[in-house]
Amino acid sequence: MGRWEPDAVGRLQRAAMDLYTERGFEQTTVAEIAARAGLTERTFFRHFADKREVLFAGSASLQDLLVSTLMSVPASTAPIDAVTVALAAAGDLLGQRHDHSRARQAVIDKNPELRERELIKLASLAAALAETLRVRGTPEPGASLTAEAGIAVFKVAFDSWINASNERGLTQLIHDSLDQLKAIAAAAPAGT
Amino acid sequence: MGRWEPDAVGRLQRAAMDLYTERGFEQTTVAEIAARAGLTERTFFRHFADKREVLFAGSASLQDLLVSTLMSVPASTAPIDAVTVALAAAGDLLGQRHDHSRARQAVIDKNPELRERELIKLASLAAALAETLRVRGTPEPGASLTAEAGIAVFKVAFDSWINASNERGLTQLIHDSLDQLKAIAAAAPAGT
DNA sequence: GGGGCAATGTCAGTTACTGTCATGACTCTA
DNA sequence: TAGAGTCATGACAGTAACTGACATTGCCCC
Repeated sequence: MGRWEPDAVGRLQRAAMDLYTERGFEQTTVAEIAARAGLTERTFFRHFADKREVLFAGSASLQDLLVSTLMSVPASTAPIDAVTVALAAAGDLLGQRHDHSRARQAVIDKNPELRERELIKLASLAAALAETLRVRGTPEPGASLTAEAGIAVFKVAFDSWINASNERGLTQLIHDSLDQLKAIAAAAPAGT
Repeated sequence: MGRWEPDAVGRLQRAAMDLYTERGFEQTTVAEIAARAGLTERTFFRHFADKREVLFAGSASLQDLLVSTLMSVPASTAPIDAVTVALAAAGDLLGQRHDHSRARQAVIDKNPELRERELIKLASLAAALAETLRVRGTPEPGASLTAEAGIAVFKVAFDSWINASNERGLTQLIHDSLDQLKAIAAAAPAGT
């Protein structure tokens, strides 16, 4: 396999995913990933900032989808519900690849460094949602709090979707989770 | 400065904090931290798992405080309010060292790797709260969702406390933030 | 067919982090 | 009070992630 084979990024992603699954994240070297993809270590680092990032390439487009969906929700919709619409759209996207999501999550859950990277990606999504809510007219600290709450809803729903053997789709689980949050917050009156 | 000077851990923490503040996290090597503390690089890694962990040593005791406080709240208290009691106790602890918290947060906010570590510590707190809620009788997914929502409340309150020049204490801001969350979740009916 | 651009290769270097063994300091006990 | 044991530290070698500088190769376009 010489130079100029097509889709170097995709080959690196698949090689990394395979090796991380086979022998674990720590036990895999970047040189091994590159070799499997028919490339060199240096080229890996030209396409991905570090060894973890190769698993999170899709997060930028997910963020774009969240932001553009949120912007398209009518201003009359309450912030938490508008955020949920955006999360549901993201859920539709992820929901199409249950097997891949599950395998990827299994790799991530086994390694603290990958967990850290996942968390900062989620925090980035929350920050983007908060910023969009502000543009949309929600003042702070409500914008940040709504965004964080939305991401919490998403986390819980995603976890159910990955781990539970139920038949509900991710989008449905997101709505379930939101209802739960509303029930939780309503259990006692505000200002007590 | 020979061997056996007292409080090696404390000296390393102070040296690290000073150097991270002076020249930034990335521009500081572990060898420099150790040298300033009168120790060697190897000894640094005996006390701290990695270069970031030196800033997060207090997180274990914070988690203990959260869990023990939550366990002591009467079972009749609604989960979200019980969690808030625990967060307020943590707030009391942190609230005593505003200057130190502010300086530390300034360092963390300037570096993505430190942000990642902070996020996984917060996630660990959320997991501990969720586990305690389960022990206390709250079933899943309510336990996780309540814990995540609580941490979101804490994040927003802590951020206000650090960045805003207001005079409200961290504990008060936590209660403010909780009220906000309740208002947000109540803005639209559940199940729509 | 030659010039230029973009992707890749090569190589040397830094630094975080680990394993192993040696050494210095404190403690306990006979 | 000497010696054994223990624990924190030092010394040193090694691995692998990541970076910078420069060379090379394939493709496009004129």
